[in-house]
Amino acid sequence: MKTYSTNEIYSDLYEQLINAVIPAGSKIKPVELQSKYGCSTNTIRDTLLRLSKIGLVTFQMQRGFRARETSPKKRSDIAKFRVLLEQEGAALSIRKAGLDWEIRLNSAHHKLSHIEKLMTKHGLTDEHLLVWSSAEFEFHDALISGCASDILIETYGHIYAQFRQQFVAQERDFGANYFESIIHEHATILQAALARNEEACKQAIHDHMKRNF
Amino acid sequence: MKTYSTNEIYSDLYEQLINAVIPAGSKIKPVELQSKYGCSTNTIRDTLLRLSKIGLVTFQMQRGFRARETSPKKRSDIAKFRVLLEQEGAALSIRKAGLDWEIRLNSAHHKLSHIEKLMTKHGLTDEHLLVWSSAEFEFHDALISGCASDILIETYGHIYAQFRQQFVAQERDFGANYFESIIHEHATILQAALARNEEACKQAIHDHMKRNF
DNA sequence: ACATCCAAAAATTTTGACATTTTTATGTAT
DNA sequence: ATACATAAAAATGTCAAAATTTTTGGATGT
Repeated sequence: MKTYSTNEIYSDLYEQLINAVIPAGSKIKPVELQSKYGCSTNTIRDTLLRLSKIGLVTFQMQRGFRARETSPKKRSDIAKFRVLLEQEGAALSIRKAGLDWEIRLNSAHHKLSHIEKLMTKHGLTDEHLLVWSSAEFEFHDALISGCASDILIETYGHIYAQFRQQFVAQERDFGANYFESIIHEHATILQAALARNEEACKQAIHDHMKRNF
Repeated sequence: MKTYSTNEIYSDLYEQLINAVIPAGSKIKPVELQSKYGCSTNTIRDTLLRLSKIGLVTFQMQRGFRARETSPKKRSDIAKFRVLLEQEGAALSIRKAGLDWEIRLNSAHHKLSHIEKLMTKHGLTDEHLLVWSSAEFEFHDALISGCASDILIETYGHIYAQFRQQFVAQERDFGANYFESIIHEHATILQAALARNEEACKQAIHDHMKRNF
């Protein structure tokens, strides 16, 4: 039987939350996870407190932990906030960042689009979705990486994680042709960013997200 | 000798961090706080993990806790990010909020300006600064409270706390006449908000913060 | 002087037991 | 039936000690 280090417990729970294996809004009881991870309830508690930092888990004194709740309103809220941060991060990057940024962005997009093409050809398995999810983050993260604001990048990371948590159930339903639009949208963002066209890039980011509002 | 409940430990540490009684960047050792609060190191650890959620404390595995570091660059970063969030929150409020919002904002400003006038007449004691600090937050929080975005409001709260932590040392130095400018700036923000003038309000928020860039 | 290695000390993490609080289930009265 | 009180069960929080890891300080050699 596999034994888990603390960091592995963290990553494992992170993934389960991101992919709604632990469904949004559901209660998380340390006692129940104890046996799976082979550690004390206290270690689980510790890990859940750390996860609550990035907003994947909510915590209330004497009431324990929950996977962050979801609702149409919350999803819309997160999506809009994500647009705000990404637009600002991208605009700052376009204004200030150098060649390194362009290269990083370009290669992140290359990787992402490779995976996306694969997904339209073959069906989308759970495993594909996982790889795609991390490549998609890398692309959007690269997009804002030139903004020179650590706090913006840090916050964006949290919001992106929450976004995935809230929308993963939806994405599974849209099916393969959904990804054809996504491919085009990512390309449009990339193009505007490399052309250093701030307004076009903001628009492209907005359009990429507007189905989630 | 005073005994502390868990929530009191949290609030006490929160205030110490906000007011840089625990200086930015300094190490925080559970063992040393144990005797003061009359509890186990584990409870302190727990509390510090909760404080790390709002960014007042940083945590690294096997390396413990620190009050978040400060530097000119970080202060500038926080100040700019705060402007971004507050501008967006205020603009949305102006666009969408109703009479309740106006009333809340107005009364928060009334309270704040009362305290600020007191502070210019008499000197600024540490106690005054504490009252002012919470009234100032209430004002800015009221300003964005009509934005209908829970995640924006939540994030703003974290950023505001970090802002205080980073700048409190500075504020003590500026002295009493510093508050005369602040009074005027707050009034300008209020005026623009109540006049539902989005651009003027954004400008006023920017001007309020620009000394910290 | 500088780096490296080692042992002692200090700090952090984990644990299992115990105390407290919340939730659930049951019974009683209105 | 509904509401309310109460007891049992479950979940959460706290603790002190043990295990692990990091840091410190000194001895050694280059």
